[in-house]
Amino acid sequence: MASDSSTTSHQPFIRLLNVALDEFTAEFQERVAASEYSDIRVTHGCVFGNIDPEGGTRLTELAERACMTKQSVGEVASDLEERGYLERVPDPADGRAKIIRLTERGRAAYAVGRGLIDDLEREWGERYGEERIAALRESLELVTAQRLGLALAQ
Amino acid sequence: MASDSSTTSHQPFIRLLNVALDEFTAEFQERVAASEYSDIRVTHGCVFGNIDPEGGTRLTELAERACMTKQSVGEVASDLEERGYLERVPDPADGRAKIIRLTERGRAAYAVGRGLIDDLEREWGERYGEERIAALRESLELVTAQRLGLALAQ
DNA sequence: GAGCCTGGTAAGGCTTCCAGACTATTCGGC
DNA sequence: GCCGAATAGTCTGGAAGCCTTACCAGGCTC
Repeated sequence: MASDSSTTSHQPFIRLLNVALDEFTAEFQERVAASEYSDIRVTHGCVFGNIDPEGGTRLTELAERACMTKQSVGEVASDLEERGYLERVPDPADGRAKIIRLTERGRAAYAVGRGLIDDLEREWGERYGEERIAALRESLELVTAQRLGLALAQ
Repeated sequence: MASDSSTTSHQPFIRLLNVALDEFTAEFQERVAASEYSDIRVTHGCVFGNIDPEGGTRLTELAERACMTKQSVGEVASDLEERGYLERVPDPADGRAKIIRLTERGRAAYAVGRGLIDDLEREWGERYGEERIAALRESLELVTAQRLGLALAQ
C-alpha cells in the first residue's frame, strides 16, 4: 500500500472517486448486459435505486430521492413501463397521484441487480482485501449518510 | 458510526459511490463557480485532470487517459481554448501532432482547482474524521491504482 | 513512391437531463 | 359549497456531453 507513491503523486480526491465509480459501474453494466435483463441501462438506476420494491413509490418522491426533476425520472419510468418492468396505478389516497410499482418482472430484475452489485462488492473484497473494502463501505456510508438519510426520511 | 443501520439497511455499493461523488462534485462545482474561473465546468476535468500542467499533452494521450474518444476531448479542449485556458502548439517532434498546453491563465485555474479539491478533502476530514477520510483515500487509491497507473504509464 | 499507420478534425446523431408551460385534482379559508 | 392556491403528473423543446462514421494530412516502411 502506498508503495508506488512516486507515480501516483497525490491524485485529486474527486478523481479517485470518479474512477472508482466508473470502474464499478463498468463491471456492473457488463454483467447486467450479460444477464436476462440486458435492456436495463445504468440510467434506470434512478428508479430501481429509489423505489419501494413492494409497495411502489410516487413519481415526485422518486425524483426527490434521486435529486432529479420529475420530468427526468418520469421519462425513465415510462421507458421501464414500456419494457414491462413497472406499472403506474392510481393512488387511492390522492386522485392526482399515481403509484409507480414494479411488476413481477420488475421485482425479478430488481433482485438480480442487487445480487450483481453485492457479488461485485464481494469480488472487490477478494481482489483488494476484505477489510479494505469493508472500510471503504463504512467510510462511504458515513459520508453519504446525510443525503441518503434525508432521502429516505422525506 | 453505523448508529442508525435500521434506516440505511445495506445501501448498494454503487449507490454509495455515486452519492459520495455527487456530493463532492456539487461542493466543488459550487466553489469553482464562486471563484475567478466560474466558466469552468466539471466536464473540463477530462483535460485539467489529465494534462501535464507544464509541458502539455497531445490530444490522443489525453483521450486515452480520460477513457474517452479524441473527438470528445477535442471538443472540450476547443472550448477551453476559446476561453483562453489552453493553446494548441505544433509538436516539433511530429508534424501531425499538436501539443495541448495550458496558458498562464490555464495554469492559474489549474492551481486554483487543485487547491479547492484539496481544501474540500481537508474539510471532509474535519467533518467526518481525519482518519476516516484518509482511509477512504487509501482505499480509493488501491482500487483505482491499475487504471490510473496504466494511464500515467502510457 | 505506394501503401499503411497515426494525429487530428468534421458532421451528425443519440442519450440524458432540465426549464417552462399546461391539465387535473386536492386543500384551505371563507 | 366555492374560489384561489398548491400539488401530481405530463408535454414540448432544447442544451450538454459523448459517440460513430468518415475524412485529411503527415509520417513510416519497404
